[in-house]
Amino acid sequence: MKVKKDMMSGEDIRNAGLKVTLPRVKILGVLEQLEHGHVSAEDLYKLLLDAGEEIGLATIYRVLTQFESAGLVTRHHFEGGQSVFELDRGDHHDHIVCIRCGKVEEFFDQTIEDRQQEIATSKGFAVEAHALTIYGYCKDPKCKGS
Amino acid sequence: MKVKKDMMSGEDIRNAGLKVTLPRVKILGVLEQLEHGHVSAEDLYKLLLDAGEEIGLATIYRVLTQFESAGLVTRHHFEGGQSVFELDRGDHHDHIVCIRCGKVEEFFDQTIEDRQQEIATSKGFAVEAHALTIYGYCKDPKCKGS
DNA sequence: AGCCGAATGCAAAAGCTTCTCATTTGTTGC
DNA sequence: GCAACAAATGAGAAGCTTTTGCATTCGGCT
Repeated sequence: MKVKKDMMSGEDIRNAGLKVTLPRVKILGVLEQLEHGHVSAEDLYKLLLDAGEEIGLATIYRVLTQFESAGLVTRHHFEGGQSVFELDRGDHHDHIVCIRCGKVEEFFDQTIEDRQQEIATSKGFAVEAHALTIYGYCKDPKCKGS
Repeated sequence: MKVKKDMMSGEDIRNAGLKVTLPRVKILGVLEQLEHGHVSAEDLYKLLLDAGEEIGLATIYRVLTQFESAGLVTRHHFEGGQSVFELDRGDHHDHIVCIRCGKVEEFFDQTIEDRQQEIATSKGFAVEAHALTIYGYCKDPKCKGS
């Protein structure tokens, strides 16, 4: 059973069969301190620059992809064309995104999870993953209404 | 209440406030005859070529975007980077995609729909849309298992 | 400390999608 | 029907995000 983790470290990188390099440690560090938890590769690049770390965008993409394969990070395809990444702390959840301000909130609902499994099974599919994203306007006065 | 439509026509284009041009009619026609119902812009371009219609890719993107605004077509962001389009016949549904062969099946589940609405409301969001896609291996022997 | 393969940075390239603009095509009124 | 005008199209250029090639650098192990 997976346990929710609060801290990631070089250990996690090593366990993924990757060398513990400075870029990888810094990227993991930034992902960990994110307030909202969701960033594009570009955003991550800028955050690292702000933190004084000059890490090439290509490296960021490479590392994020490796982290994804290792299960350290999850990649989402929200509307808008670019991929958004999030640290995988072991607790699966879905998303609700404000289409005005872009805010992302998370939720988990066992009823939905169960129904998905049932539906897949009834169609002969073996579920590997799923992506559920609700789009709407959040409660912020600036976003509310249309 | 929306009604499921089997046929689209020039009327639908006109009602969207668009001129009834040859490219638009042809695109709508191909979308209508699709077996699986889901195509990328590129696929659509090739299908039209096969049908002897030389319609530029740029036009296809433009028209699909207009159709989307008009509610004639729905755009999905499945994994893989490119957008996939589908004729909107008025019946909302979600998708289950085989990650081996790419087959797409549709489903609708009122329980899930209701739960989504409840979750959004509890978080102060006004739902505008949602995207639920289950990824897995379909029952085809070539895809089954991992 | 030194070696070797892995990792990085940069720039170039590759996909997908959008934009620009000259040309063509619907539509509307006569 | 036909002229007139705006809207739509096609072709290529441009824009973005993401990936790749290659020389250089770095981390891990002896």
